[in-house]
Amino acid sequence: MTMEMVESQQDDNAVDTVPEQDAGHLKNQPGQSHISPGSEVSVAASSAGRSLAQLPSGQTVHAQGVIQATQHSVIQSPHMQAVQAASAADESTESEGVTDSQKRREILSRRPSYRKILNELSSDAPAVPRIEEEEKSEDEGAPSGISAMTVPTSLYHSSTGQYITITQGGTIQISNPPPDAVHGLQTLAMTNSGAPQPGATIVQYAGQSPDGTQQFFLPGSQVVVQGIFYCLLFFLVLFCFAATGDMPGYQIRNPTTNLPQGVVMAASPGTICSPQQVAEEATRKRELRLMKNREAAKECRRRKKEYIRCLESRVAVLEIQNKKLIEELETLKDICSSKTD
DNA sequence: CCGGAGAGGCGTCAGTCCGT
DNA sequence: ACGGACTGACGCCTCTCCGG
Repeated sequence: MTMEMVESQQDDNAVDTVPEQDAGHLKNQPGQSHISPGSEVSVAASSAGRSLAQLPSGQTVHAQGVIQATQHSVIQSPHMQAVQAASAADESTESEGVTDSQKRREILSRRPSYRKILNELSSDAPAVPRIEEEEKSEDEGAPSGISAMTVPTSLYHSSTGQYITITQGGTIQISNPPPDAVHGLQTLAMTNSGAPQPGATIVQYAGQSPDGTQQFFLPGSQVVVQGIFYCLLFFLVLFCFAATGDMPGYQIRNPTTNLPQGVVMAASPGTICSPQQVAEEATRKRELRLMKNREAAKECRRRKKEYIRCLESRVAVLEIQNKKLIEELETLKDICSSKTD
């Protein structure tokens, strides 16, 4: 792909390139569909303004036609134009006493969420999963309320490429991607009965280690958390198995919270009487808020990366379409010139 | 080997958006 | 109006790469 083509594409289609910094973030990250300039992307049937493109990874992407008057480009949405216009206005109004950071914050804060933007993209490209649908399935895996052991079967795809399934019986299955799916199958079973301490939970690990089934123990006070238990366990499991499949030692970490051990999130309101309890309640609320925000930030970053990947895919498709149109134009020119001669 | 640069992730804060 | 969700910005940390 030559620079000329990229430039012409931008001129013709008003396509913004992915920001340099963000694009750089995606380099050298395994499992991410970064499209290199030399990648082969084939464009198949084109009808009614839609094209089907085959990306190098085998992924097929539907794309709107390049030349469509009514198409609102997500890459350069009206909102982004507003940002650009406002940015230009920044320079002229700098003397008015309002700081740049305040203005920039004001402008950027009105940006539509990545969920919206990506869903708009998804409507154009059915190959891109809608975030709402994804999160719906994830929500099912983390029921609210005091954690009950009967949960619907949920499937998670970890950042390490592993699949984690929570069955209705409370069993967590960890499996690797297809190439070594059988070998990598690991099972976690959670039981409450017969626990060494009342309310405690045993997590049984039936992996491929030569020792066979192993267990580790979670104190009840860390387990009885409103709806967060599965989330905590999920990340616990991730961190336990992410580094090594052999699991030589249980490195039990709790990356999702800085809560002191033993903090019970399901404290019942209405029993506060002393100032100390008021303070404890405030602290508890703050910890809960921080934990939620922590998870929200993670999710937001994940969506942002997905959004950028989506944009990259779209850019690749548009580049191919642009190339095809240029070739078609040249062909038509040749035909016309041969006829006139 | 060591230190600096850059990338990337995380936690937190602050502000906005949006559904109820 | 309110509370939860969302996200940009900031600071910090870790890791990798590269030059000295």
